[in-house]
Amino acid sequence: MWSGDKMDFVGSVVSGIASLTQTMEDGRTQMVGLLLPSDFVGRPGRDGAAYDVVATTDLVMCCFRKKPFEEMMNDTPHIAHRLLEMTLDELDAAREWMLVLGRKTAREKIASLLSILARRDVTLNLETGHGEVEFDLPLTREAMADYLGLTLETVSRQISALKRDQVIILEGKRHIAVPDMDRLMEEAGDDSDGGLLN
Amino acid sequence: MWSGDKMDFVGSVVSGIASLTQTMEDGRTQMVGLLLPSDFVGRPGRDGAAYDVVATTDLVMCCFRKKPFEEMMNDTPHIAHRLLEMTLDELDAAREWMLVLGRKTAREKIASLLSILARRDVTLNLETGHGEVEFDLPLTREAMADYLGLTLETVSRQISALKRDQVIILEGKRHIAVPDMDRLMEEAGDDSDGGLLN
DNA sequence: GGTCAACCTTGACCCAGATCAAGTGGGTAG
DNA sequence: CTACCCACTTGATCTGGGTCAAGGTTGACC
Repeated sequence: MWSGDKMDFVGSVVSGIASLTQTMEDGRTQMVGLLLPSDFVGRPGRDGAAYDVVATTDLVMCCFRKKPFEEMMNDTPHIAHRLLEMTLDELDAAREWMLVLGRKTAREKIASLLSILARRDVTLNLETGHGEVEFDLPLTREAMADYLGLTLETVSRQISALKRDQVIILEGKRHIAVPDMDRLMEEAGDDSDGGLLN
Repeated sequence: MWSGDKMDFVGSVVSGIASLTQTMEDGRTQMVGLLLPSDFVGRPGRDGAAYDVVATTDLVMCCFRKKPFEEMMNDTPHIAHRLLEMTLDELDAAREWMLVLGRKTAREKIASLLSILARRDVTLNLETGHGEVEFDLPLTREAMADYLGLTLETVSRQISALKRDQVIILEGKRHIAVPDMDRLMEEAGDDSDGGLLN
């Protein structure tokens, strides 16, 4: 779905991953959101998509026509409240990402992205012990570059470097094992606890 | 107000400008939001501030204790609805800024910031004609650098360059006149219309 | 099996912006 | 009037990541 397309539904991701992307006239693109399962798509009270939305894996979504959804939202304050919560969470995520884009080095950017993906998969996937996690990358090198504000070459080089330094272990090009999550978080330059308030 | 401080009120800016900033342990900082008059501060259902909040000019805010505000929000769906609107707008702004941070050059970043400030002041301030606007910078070079993910030296150099190229006219260090808004928008690399959907 | 197209890696080189270092101007405290 | 400070400018140099270019892998299709 392309920015500007009219979109007469809203929905939420059931499974798979999609990306929200902005593009400049000259072709430079920046991913502005990663849609993971449970994330909401579309804005009540707007006719068109504001961003390009692209599925990066097979994707299942649960959609509602916009009209009835808006009526439902007016009737049941609980829905509106929940939607506000989710929007505030997305805003926090966007702001965290602004720090990544504005101030982190290429290596830290990669580590930050891997942390996010790893933390997400800890809850859903194979956790193999104390600090160890493994998962499959749902993104191509190019998609990662778009998310991180880098080129795909730099992404490739930094992943190779993290592998060389034993921060991650690659099996094939897409499967990643993290022997020590604390180490990865450190490389990401994050406050070690990652503690969100509330 | 510092990130992590407990904050038992919410509020909105009446006049003046404040900034939301994130800081890494090693001191790198990134501004993640600019609070202009009418913007909302604080998150219902969170105890502490998630970011550093700093007034960059004299500032007047209109504040509410959090408890009564949350009750009011539950009672009057209109408030919740309005808050959702504002949060979605902030999310859009944050995402627009992600494109600026991730993909624009230093010159484009400066032009983007000036566009935002100029557009804001067109409505509130001295408009002098068709495409001409002037206003005072409410930010130091350092604050601009924090917003744009640059150093203050680069900000200074690019402002000098825009002045040399007649895109802007400086009077003193803080007062800026834009003879041709379209030209500025072009320098910012924005789609010429700047057209938001909806 | 061979071919083709994605996707990824690696190397060599370059440049925008960071870093380090003076220096300027204007406001204010003494 | 002088001294000092703060915000800013400008120059010289360095470097992380971009750019350009050449392979390598894998899988699908013929």
